[in-house]
Amino acid sequence: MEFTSLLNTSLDLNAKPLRILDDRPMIPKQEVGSNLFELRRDMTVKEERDALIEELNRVTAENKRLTELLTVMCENCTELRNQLLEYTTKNSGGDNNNNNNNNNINNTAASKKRKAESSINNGGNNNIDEKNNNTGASESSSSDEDSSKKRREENIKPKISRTCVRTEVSDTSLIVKDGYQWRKYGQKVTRDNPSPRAYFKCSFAPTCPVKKKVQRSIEDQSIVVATYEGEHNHPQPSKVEANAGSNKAMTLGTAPSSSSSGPTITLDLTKSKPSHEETRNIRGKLDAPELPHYFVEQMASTLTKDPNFKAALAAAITGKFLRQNGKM
DNA sequence: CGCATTTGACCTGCGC
DNA sequence: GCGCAGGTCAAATGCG
Repeated sequence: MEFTSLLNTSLDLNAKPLRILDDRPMIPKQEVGSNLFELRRDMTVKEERDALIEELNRVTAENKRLTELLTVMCENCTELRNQLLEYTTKNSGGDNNNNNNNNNINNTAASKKRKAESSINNGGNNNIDEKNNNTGASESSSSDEDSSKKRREENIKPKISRTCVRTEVSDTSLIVKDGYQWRKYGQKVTRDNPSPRAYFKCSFAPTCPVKKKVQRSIEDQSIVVATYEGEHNHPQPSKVEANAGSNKAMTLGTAPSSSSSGPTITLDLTKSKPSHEETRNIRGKLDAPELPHYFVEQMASTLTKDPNFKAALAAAITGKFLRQNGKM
């Protein structure tokens, strides 16, 4: 894929700010006659209007280009996913004959997690390499059931990461402030550590699978160890609040560990009426599996709750209507 | 009254 | 099969 060639996301929408008024040459007052001044004012208004129209055309073109870019990226993503799916099914096809013996794969999450955790402890590595988790299929050299079971378990192993936070020893709340909203659903005293372990679920999005275990370090009681399982499928709540004020773009969230930002959706208010093809494209993008339903719901609720967005939208729409009426 | 937290009961896997 | 340990559930409780 040649993403690099496509990713010229210059976004220089305001690269040419309106400087018409500033760029106008200063005219000495004493040289300007009244008639001449009127004429010149008409001229500058005309020039200004032309420049505005030109600017509008430029922004429209830029917007169109970005929309096309987004479409291409979505297509490439879908294609990649299909390829991965194809590859996975091709490699796991040999195991299908043994499926009768593999019904236990749908074990409870608890046991899988325990296995995962023990493997971490044995490895002595706090952070599981994401690459290992994302390998859709590993080498298909071994054919026995145990190895295939192991492979499957590795594939569904959630991403686990650990964070150490220094707190007051007297503070027994076991709260780690990481910017997300957590709901405590359990607490347990474990055998290897006298301090209790608290269990949290991410409560920001109902569908978010991320869990967190928090326990004081056995060596240093002032250190709280938080173990995260899974990846957030929503933006960080604090960032959402921060973004709520700006109406420039709505950024879809990703996991906190991933540095890349999500796709940006542009509301094209400069076009009078989207073509049928474009409408279909937009609908297709919204219905596409790569943009999960809860994202759309969250976006909708966030946008409708945001008074700034409403005001900006209303202003944009009324401005557009006024412009259209002005042309008639 | 609604929501979050607490806490004992229960479930499941693992080792013996 | 049994006991242990970790993880989860859900009723009870507390708080704003």
